[in-house]
Amino acid sequence: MPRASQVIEQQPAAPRSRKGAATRARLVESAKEEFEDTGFLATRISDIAKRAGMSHGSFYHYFDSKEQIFREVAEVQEALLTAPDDGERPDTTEFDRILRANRRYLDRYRANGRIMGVIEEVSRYDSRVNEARMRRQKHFAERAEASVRRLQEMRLADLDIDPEIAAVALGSMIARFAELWLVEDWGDYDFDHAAEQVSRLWANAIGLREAAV
Amino acid sequence: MPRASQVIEQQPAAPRSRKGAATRARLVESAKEEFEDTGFLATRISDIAKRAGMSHGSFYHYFDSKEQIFREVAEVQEALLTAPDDGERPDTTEFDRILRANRRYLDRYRANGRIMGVIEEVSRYDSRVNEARMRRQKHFAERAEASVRRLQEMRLADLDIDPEIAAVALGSMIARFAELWLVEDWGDYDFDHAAEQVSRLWANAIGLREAAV
Amino acid sequence: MPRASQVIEQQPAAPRSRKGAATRARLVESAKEEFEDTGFLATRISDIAKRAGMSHGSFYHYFDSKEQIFREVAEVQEALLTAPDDGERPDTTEFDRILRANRRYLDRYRANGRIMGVIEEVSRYDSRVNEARMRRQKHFAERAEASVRRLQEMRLADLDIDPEIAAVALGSMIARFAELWLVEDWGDYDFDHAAEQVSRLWANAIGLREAAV
Amino acid sequence: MPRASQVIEQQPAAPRSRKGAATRARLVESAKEEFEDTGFLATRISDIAKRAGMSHGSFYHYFDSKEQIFREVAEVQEALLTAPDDGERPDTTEFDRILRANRRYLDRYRANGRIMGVIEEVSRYDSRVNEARMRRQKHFAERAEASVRRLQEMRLADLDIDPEIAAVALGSMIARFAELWLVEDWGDYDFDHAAEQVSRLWANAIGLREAAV
DNA sequence: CATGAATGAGACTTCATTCAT
DNA sequence: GATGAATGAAGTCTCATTCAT
Repeated sequence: MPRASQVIEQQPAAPRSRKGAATRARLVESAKEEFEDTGFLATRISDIAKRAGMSHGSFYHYFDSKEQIFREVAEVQEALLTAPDDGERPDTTEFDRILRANRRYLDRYRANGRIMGVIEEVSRYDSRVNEARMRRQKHFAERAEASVRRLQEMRLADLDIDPEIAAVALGSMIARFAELWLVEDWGDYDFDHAAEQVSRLWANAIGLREAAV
Repeated sequence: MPRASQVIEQQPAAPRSRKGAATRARLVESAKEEFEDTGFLATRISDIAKRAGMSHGSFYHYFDSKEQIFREVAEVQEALLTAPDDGERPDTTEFDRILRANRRYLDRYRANGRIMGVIEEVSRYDSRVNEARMRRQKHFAERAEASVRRLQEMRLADLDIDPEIAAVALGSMIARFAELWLVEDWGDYDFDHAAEQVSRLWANAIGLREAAV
Repeated sequence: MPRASQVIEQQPAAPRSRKGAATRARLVESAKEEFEDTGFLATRISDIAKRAGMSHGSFYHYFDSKEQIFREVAEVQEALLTAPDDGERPDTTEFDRILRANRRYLDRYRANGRIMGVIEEVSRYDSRVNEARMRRQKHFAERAEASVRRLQEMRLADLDIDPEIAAVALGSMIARFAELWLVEDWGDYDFDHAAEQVSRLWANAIGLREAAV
Repeated sequence: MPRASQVIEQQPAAPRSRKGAATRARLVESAKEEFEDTGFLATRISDIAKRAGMSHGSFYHYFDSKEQIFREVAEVQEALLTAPDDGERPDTTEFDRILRANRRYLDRYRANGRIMGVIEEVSRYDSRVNEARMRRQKHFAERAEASVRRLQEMRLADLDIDPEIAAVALGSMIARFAELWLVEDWGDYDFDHAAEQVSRLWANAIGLREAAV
């Protein structure tokens, strides 16, 4: 996770003792909870420190500002979301591949829905957080674009589709749908059904013609 | 637009003189510009007043707070975005209908990209603004859902598609794509091409089979 | 006094009403007293405001910082010290001229001894205040140098004296003597006697040979 | 130097081991450098400790505060400045005596210009440091006063001169001239020339009539 | 002796909001 | 209506100092 180290370089100092490392971790954990409960703006440094059971002065041993600790929280979340699948069961069909990727995204988003909502919020006024969010988007867009091109080459997808735009638009569809559904409580859909439906939309959209894998 | 009147009712007082009404309008205009330039959080009441050429004390004759004036700015934008099409040329095909709706949305979004970005920002921490945004989303989702159902009944769209989820997901696709493209400067696409592509994705997604209208 | 206007330009804003101007003047006055009583470092913004009978928030309508208001206080003092003599009685001798200048300096220094001490203090860590102090020094040094050169040309002063160094050194003598005597309470000298003595030292130092003026 | 021992008595503890003494010396050295680079106020305890290669906690084994370690640095400087001349070559003339004393002062001041500037700064708000500075001044004033009296008795100096005031004023002249020249970078004078000139001013000021020694 | 984690007093600063004129 | 002076709550941040390990 190279980004995290970038961030850490700008921080006051890496903790030098085991106790310090534990305290720092405690702060990150408390910050995440506090942000989830209160939102970014309403959270005060002293709230984070208090939740971690220490004085607000101690906060400044480990972080320079609320923005900085938030970036670290956000980096972790973004990394979680884009982490590769571990259990590599072979996909039987192309549709399965799409479905599995979407289920994974939605599942991970659901597990961290509240903090994801706050990341959306903060990314609007913290360019660093926005960059991390854009990297996530880019990550998925690149994979989707490659996938579309591959299918087009195999004549399993419409050649009329612009892979670049399709990748952005469909990635947007999943990302925003996840946000509306899991953060904004838009509707109360069954997980399996919703995942199947958005995957079906995706597959249809690119004109997927199935073939055995 | 019943909500706008709700908001206005809570304001200090409707301006009674012609001059007062002009001053009020000047404030709204200045607020929009200031929000576009500086973002919501960084904008101060006195910035808005100064841009409108008056003292910040005067601001309070017309509005109670920054949130309130922003809501008014946002309401106008939301109304613009969901306003009905005026020139009602008949669509020749179902795809045309989809394309025309998407073009209209993207075109209007593009014309107000900067303030739309700020609305996204504020909707994260002002529930009233978020409600307005959700109403917009709802507006489009309902129309889309009705459209899908109609096409399904006419056997021009896949019956496997869940109209409700499709409407949310495809609405999300357009909304987020617009934001990425026109606010976040994601890519430099040709307008006609982009509109055509997302419309094609949409049509494909619901399995549109064309038939003469 | 061109410097004062320079300083004012960087301040929040010139007061726009008569009342505001009065308040601002009150702040400057209170600041001077507070600095005299407490020294620069120990003085808090809120002390100044409280002494002026207002809340500390009001301070920030007129000044950005403690440094800034101090600079204004200091500018006034420096200007007082270097202001030209008004009552222009003709000097009867060259020694009289020297004596009168030194008396004037010491007299003015004495009248503002406490704040002069604080200016000395602050000039050590505020370059702007130091510049003002150096301008004062320069002012006197230039006049002294011109005076020495004139006397040398008239053969009323030693030609071996380097006018530039003499000017700095003798100016330093008066400035530091004033500080030790009137701020540091070094000794309890009679004013007339002390002024006469340092003037005699000055005259001797440059080898003044008297001639009727 | 009895005062230094006074100071030392108040410190946490005299180091008991050789290593401790070395560490302590390292702190004093680092403190001096840090003060020279950053000034007194801007220097933090942790800066000094870091420069000395230790944790800031360790600082408190040796000193109670920043003021205290500064006093020790200052004491050393003051002692250096007032230390007696070692090589005692006999002066051939009275002027030589004055010149030699002034050269010695200026030379020593020049060698430690930066820390001397900081001492001037701190003496404005630390009475103990100011006392040490005043002791220096006193030291030179007493010697100068004795010298003037001796010369007056020998009829080699003007009897009209008040030895006490002359001593303070001329000592001030040298001290301030040194500061302006060597700390404030007032002018770029040749050392020999400057020393000769201020000595000439001094000698003239007291009306020195030369006589072989 | 040495470390560095933890504390908290203490000041600064911003700006929305009120209100007398 | 308009002005801008005045207020003060609220939060930020620093860093000297203590102390358990």
